[in-house]
Amino acid sequence: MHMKSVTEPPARERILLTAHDLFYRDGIRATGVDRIIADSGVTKVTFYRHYPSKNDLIRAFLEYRHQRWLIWFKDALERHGKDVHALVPTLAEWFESDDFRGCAFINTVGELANDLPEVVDIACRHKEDMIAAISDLLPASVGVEELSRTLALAIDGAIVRAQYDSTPANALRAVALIIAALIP
Amino acid sequence: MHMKSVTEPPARERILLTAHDLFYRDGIRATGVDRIIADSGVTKVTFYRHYPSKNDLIRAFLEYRHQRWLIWFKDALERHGKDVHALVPTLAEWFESDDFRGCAFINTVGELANDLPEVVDIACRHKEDMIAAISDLLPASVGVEELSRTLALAIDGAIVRAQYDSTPANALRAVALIIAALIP
DNA sequence: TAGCATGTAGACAGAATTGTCTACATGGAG
DNA sequence: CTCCATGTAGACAATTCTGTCTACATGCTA
Repeated sequence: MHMKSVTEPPARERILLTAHDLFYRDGIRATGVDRIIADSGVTKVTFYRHYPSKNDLIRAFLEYRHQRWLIWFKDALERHGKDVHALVPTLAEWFESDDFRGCAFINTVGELANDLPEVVDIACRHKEDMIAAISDLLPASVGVEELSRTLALAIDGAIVRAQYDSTPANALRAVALIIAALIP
Repeated sequence: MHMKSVTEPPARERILLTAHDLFYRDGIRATGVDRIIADSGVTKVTFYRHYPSKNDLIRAFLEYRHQRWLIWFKDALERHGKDVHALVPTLAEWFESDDFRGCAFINTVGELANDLPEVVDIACRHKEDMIAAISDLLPASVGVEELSRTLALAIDGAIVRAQYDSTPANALRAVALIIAALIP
């Protein structure tokens, strides 16, 4: 048959993108590999050749999510002026998007930390890179490290708040208040 | 046989306590009812007579967790002086406990929100009561509502941070900084 | 005393889980 | 030309999951 069009991404990538959407939207344990296989339109053999176990796919998902999210985050911060006041509109953009479902790393740690401890390390690296991106918004000075860690913590709080509030308004206002209070 | 000692709690309560520990520690989807049945030492018929479906047990777990956590939280705040400076030592007490696994409501929303939307409502009610407990630490004035919401958001951030850091030090320092910056 | 809630023991059903297996096709690289 | 990575189709195995079923025991209360 070989009906593979030129625009169609190869199987490995289709699996990863499908897994990303399902894992992020429905959770990891709630998503069976059969579903990923069906939705990505590959066969079981193809799937297991690329990802010998579901855990391998989970790791690949987190790695991919990390890169994708960070690229978006840095780009949004630049678009909004690349200083500390870019944070709130950047978060607003994310929280208001239709497929917003919180932070994939916070969710995954909550779901799998006991079973697959390495997700904690992956989440830590993710947050470190997020903190570094926040640092880049601040003028270099003593205390910038601690300040960006504190801002990142407030942002994590805003992410989970936006996840169970019906609108992101409260989350955004709170994080704006914290930023205003912390920045002299 | 009927070897029921007077101190042994009735089956319904044993099931709930066992479910609480397993759900909170390992996650909800990771915990099968068979495991809860075995650990609580009841039979399947007894289990399903009290909780006709796993979802019923999940609801009961969240309800119980809410009450238990809030009682502890208010008590700890009183023990630490019942003003805004009681927050950090109260959180320290929690974060340093051996079985700390983050906020059961944040974790459950991340895991189940798509499948069981009512957990979002339960989590919102929980957070509202948490916010009310924080309000009680502050002198009544205009803006106390918004201030406690903001503090609660910072606390949520600290909870998830403490969940993937190996020590709660960074989480506690950040929340202390935010409190200091917000309180005049 | 009769009814009822609560309890026990464990087999069973039906679906979903992850993962393996055989058998075959195709296209590019050495 | 031959090897090999990549792909297809779908049966199969082994386990785990939630939930149901029969049959029986006990203790409280109307």
